[in-house]
Amino acid sequence: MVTQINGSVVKAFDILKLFDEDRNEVTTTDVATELDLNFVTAHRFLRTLEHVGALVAVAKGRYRLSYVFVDLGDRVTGGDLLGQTLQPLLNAITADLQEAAMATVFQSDMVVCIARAVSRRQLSVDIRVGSRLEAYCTAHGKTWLAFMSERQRAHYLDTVERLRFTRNTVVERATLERQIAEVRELGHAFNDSEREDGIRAVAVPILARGGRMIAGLSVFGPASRMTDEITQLALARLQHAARDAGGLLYGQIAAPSA
Amino acid sequence: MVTQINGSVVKAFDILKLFDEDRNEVTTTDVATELDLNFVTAHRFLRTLEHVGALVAVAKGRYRLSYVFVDLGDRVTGGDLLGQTLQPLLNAITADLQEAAMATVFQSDMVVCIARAVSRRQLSVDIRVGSRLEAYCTAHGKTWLAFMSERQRAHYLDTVERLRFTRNTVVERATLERQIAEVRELGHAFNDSEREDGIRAVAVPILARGGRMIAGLSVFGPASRMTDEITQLALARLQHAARDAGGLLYGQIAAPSA
DNA sequence: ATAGATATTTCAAATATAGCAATATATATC
DNA sequence: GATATATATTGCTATATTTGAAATATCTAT
Repeated sequence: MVTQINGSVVKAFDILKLFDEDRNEVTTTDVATELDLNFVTAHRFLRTLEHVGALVAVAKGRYRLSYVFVDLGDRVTGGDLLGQTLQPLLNAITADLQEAAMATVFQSDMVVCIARAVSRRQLSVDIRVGSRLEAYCTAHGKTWLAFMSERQRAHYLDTVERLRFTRNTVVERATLERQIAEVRELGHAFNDSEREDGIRAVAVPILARGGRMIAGLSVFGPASRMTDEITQLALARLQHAARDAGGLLYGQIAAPSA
Repeated sequence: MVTQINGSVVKAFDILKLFDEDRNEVTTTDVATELDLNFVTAHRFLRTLEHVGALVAVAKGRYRLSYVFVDLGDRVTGGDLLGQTLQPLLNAITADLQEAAMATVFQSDMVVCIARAVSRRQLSVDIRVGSRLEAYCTAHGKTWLAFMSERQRAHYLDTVERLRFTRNTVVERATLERQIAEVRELGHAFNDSEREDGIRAVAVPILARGGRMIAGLSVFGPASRMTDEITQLALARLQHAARDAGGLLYGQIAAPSA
């Protein structure tokens, strides 16, 4: 027999899970009917969640999530949990493929490296933790642009100065928007010498269960080594790593969906 | 007698509250000693929190918060909860002082209006929900700059093009940094014709319990009406409103500290 | 290999919880 | 304003769940 699980706590979190993107308020009647609880029991659980600061009563019998979850969420994302969590995954990919791998977040309209792995034969990779890259001409960047809100993306494209780094750099907005839509469709992005001549990359998103992009993962290297075959292999490894990341960030009880 | 509160749920949230900025991992022994629980009981609660997806085991007997709290936090901040929550507070301030009031968030290096109240005599206030303002020359903006992370602020000051809108616009970085430090010290910011001639404003931050700035609140109007006396009165009303906002966002069980 | 610390499971006593019933309050209708 | 209905809240108690001692298993340090 396994460890005894506390039923009350399970019910409390079942209530919290009723809140979703389309539902920011929940009533006692909702809880009783959807969780198959006695009305009085539902009432008592809601009052308990209010008591501990998890819910706020907006009217009698109607509740919404408290801002305390923003604080708890900040505790999860503060510090370097994400970089530390993803580093072993990057190490494994680089050990496997002998090409550099990187994890990024999107901050102040730039792609920022939060973890990287470099193989022994790559002594002069120019990326380090903290490095910032433009979004419009990188595989990471196109992934971020694909999965951010439309409003944030429109603002980015309205304001970014799109320099042409190489002959391959896409600067026309319409072309960019088509490429970004394709990345969203495929779930990954490629880069072939857009930011730096002779460098190819493939990137995938790590998505939160709520749909928001948490981080990007990529493999990159010289075009001479990043053949179509290696690139496809790298893509498969990155997709697998993104799923593993979900397990590490959320725990293993529910397989994250890509 | 009041509503029966479920002790198990209270204990579970007591465990979640052990995590703070300086502590992203908690052990079974920690929980047992700090919450005065039997070791077996602590063990069972931690396993239950892991079971519901709230915690992730990083090793045997050691846990951290799951990414599920980022999702719950996103549900709190998604939609327009903040704007809707703050609107009645702004309405009350404007009814009281007969000057315009505004709430903002900071997004993509700009101050963005999420709610505003305008009195009857102000038929031509140029600000509406969604309006974006520069940070370096507005009361709101200086409040945001004062309470954001040092790294984010340095990046903002490194990259923003500081146009001189009026004779009063401060564009020298050293002067700006001194002013921002003073705002952090005082807990509020003033603006006197920096962004637009003849317009004065006073702004305060709304801070999350974790310390992060959630929103800014301000009162603004023509210098001819925004006398020093009215400005001080506005400041007091804004500070009171910021405290009320805490009560609305977190629930009334703990008075928020400004 | 051994000692000590920590984690996990079994079992039963203790107690907190769940739900019925009653009462209070709110809302809709006339 | 009166009435009916729906929802919220409280009192009470039977019982289901939780708690903690004891035993066992596993891990870590020496």
